[in-house]
Amino acid sequence: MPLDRSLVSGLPAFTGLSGEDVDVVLATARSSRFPKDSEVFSEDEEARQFFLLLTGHIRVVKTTPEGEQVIARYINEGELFGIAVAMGRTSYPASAVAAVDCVVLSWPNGVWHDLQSRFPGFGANAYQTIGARLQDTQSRVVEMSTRQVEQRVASAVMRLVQQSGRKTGEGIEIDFPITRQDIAEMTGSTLHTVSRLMSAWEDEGIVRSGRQKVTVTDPHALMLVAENRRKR
Amino acid sequence: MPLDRSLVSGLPAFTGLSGEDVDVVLATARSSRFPKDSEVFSEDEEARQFFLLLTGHIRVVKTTPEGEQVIARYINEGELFGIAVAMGRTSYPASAVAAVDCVVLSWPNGVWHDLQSRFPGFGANAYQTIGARLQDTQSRVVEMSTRQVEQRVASAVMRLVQQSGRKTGEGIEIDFPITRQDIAEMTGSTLHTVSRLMSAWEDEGIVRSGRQKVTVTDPHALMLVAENRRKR
DNA sequence: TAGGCAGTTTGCGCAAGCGCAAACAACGGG
DNA sequence: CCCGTTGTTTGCGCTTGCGCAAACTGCCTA
Repeated sequence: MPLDRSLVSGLPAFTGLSGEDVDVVLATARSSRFPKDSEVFSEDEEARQFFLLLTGHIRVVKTTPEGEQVIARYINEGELFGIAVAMGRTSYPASAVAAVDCVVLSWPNGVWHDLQSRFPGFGANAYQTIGARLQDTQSRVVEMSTRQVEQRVASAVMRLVQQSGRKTGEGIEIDFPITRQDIAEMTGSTLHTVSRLMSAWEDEGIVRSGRQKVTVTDPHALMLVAENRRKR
Repeated sequence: MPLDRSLVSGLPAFTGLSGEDVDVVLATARSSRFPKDSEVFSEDEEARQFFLLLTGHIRVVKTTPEGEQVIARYINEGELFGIAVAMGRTSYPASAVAAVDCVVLSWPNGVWHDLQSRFPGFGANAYQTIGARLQDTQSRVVEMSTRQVEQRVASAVMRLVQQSGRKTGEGIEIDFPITRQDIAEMTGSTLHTVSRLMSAWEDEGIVRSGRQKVTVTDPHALMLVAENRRKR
């Protein structure tokens, strides 16, 4: 059964396409469900498809030869991912794991060339996505080179809250389960250090957090921590 | 005067293009010389052109609000750079500085769209370059998260030697001037630590180095250091 | 409802590597 | 050829944040 265009209307990847064009693009896609903690694709696996996340959150992870994991990024709803084909790569450079139950659109790589030449806007969006990710990653390198751990963790939490925050009575909550270990793997730190920092922030009334939950109650204060301008 | 196609024959950016096609692409390009330490473009400057490095070496640098610098990468001969336009960006995300006297081709951004649609191979090369840089940068994040300073510095020197090495009587030399400070800015370290490491390696007979010069005399041993497998 | 598992907290000690300071060496311009 | 500038080396002390260990807690399942 064909996918309904209302699924993707308003998504950046489809802006500038007419309704019929959207149908054409969707005609080659299929949608699938990935339960929490399942892998959409795996690092170094041959890339056969590219993806768009309809609902949920996906964690992109690289693993070192020694078995240490580093979280490259989280994918938010409406974003393309696994677009190895757009970079001329034949394998995925990282694994993609569903952080919660997810719904995903996928296209066989074979249709990429045709789609991007018939619908330049679709290709341009992908290239822009890649460019934005390159900038993000560069910024992360700068951050890791020049800021200390507390500032990096604060920045990471701020980013998560901005991209995937959900307002609650207490403040803004990261709307998928995330562990201290996850935050450590995003910031080049350890779960112990992250735990200590979060406890300290909780004492200061900046965050409230529990098992796999983080709620920022005072974003402004956390911003100051990230910029190392907190007046203790 | 038109540029000669022999300037760029054999470069990845032009593979798959006929001689006449190469001439068409070159027709919109102009070549310029940048003396050592001059800026080709500057961070946050509006992007008006994209570039290809014909000869020399270029350092891509990001500067933090606090004035600390981080070297994002070195551009080697034959590589595209400053291709903000291919990522849909309107400004350069970093500065590009000539590490030695350089010769550079440049195109106005306006011709990008036309070139990439008329010569898909030219566009594909650019997208592949961007993809490769994204992977490099991701790897750097992983490295900074999981390896300690000595291993990171060793890896950085190995990479420089592999990409820009020149054989000499003593070993393989990085063929452009590079300071301890530069290496520190590539690895998220300090010039003092880099200096100490290099002195130690010199004592072990792994490198020979002097003012703005690094020669690796025992690449295999340096590899072992990078992998933390050195048997002290 | 008990037990186990996954995630979190916290204390303690330590070491990697940074910051500061000072001296030194090579290069290049006047 | 000399002097100033730029880059390098090295010593010393200290702080950041990691490693290890152990206890704790909330949640899920049998």
